[in-house]
Amino acid sequence: MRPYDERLDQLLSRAAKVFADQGYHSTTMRDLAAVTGMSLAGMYYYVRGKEELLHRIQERCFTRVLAGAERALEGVGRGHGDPVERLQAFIRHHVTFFAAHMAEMKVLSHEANSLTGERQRKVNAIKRRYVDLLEGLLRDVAPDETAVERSAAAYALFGMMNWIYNWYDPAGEIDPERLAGLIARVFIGGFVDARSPSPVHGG
Amino acid sequence: MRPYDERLDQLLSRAAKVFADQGYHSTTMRDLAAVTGMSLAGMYYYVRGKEELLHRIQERCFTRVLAGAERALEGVGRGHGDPVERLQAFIRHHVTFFAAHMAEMKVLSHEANSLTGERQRKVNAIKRRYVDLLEGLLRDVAPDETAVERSAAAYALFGMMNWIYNWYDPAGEIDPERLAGLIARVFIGGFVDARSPSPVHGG
DNA sequence: GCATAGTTCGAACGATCGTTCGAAATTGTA
DNA sequence: TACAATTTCGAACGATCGTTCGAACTATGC
Repeated sequence: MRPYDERLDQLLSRAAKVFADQGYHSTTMRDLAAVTGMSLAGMYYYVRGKEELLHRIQERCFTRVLAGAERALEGVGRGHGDPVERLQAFIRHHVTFFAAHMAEMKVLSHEANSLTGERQRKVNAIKRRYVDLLEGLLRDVAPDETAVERSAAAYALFGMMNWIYNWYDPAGEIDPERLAGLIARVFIGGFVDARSPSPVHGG
Repeated sequence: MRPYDERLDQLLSRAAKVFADQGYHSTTMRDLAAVTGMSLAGMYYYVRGKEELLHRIQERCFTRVLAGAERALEGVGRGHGDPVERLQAFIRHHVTFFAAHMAEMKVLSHEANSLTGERQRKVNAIKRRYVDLLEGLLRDVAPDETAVERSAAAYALFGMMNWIYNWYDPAGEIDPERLAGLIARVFIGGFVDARSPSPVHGG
């Protein structure tokens, strides 16, 4: 059964690339058949349909991100390391993983609402765990902040990191490590270090 | 306003709401007919087709954002005001405008690549001007930074601000002004103050 | 009344989509 | 070789999409 798994993996990877380029809804099963070299009907031997294709791409990718983040955090002390260093590790892992798997991560970010019913629910469950992971890190790093403000800050950070599929070129002038450093510096410098009590606008 | 223009405006607004909820590609002209109360064929009296509908929504919205930002910057000194204050004004305007026009701004952010050909080009031209506007502000605020790093920082900021369509509820616990303040604080504290320590502002 | 321009819509068209199905081809096993 | 399981695919189906067209309705001026 080894050639079967390889073929399925290749189908998922190439489909992810097309989904990332053209978008999920405007990609046809015929497009995927052309890219994979299979026939239109042949793909249905590996996958129940188009939506399961998207689901398996997202679930596979999201599981890897989550596992990778947890592994990256273990490297800087499970629960007793320096909170700021752990947050840094989380950011660096997310950004470098994103840069290394642009297609899948774009599909994960941009097609977050293209699944329906149970499939949508399953992916959202992983997302919940991932968001909780970051919010836990923010609790350790800014314990005096309100939970609401920490949650907003978490999404602001995710915004910086996930938005890169709209502009970033991993082969361009900025290598992934440097981008991760920039985002980490901005967020940590702005949310953690700069505990300036003065509000932004007069109030 | 003539009844024709009112009807067209209503069509664009309601279509924007449906595009924001369901996505552009999975919205059918029949969906829009149901929401606007018009017949399927009736909409083609106001618009050449589905893509022109998206184009007019995006162009109308983007033009307003750009004009609003320029107006907001005039309020804090055209080219001789405090650079940090002008950046703050830009951020606050973008975020509060986003919160006040969630549907249109989500369509602008999420369907940025759903247009084709000349229409795509036209919207991108406005986007270019808008991005240039922010990069100019960053030049005034961090003149020692490299252009590449400033550009990346600009997109990081846009990421924080545009991502809010994925999570933010303007009627929730965080009002738009507070969200704008949080994002401005994070970005300015992390990108500006962290590398060029200056006296406290805003107090 | 008539004529004109502006506005609406039912009905249908052609195209394209995701999916199915039975058969053909291939591989594995004895 | 023969036979079964696995894998592939041509061809077509039904559904749904964006769009079109000509007729019908409305409002206004004469």
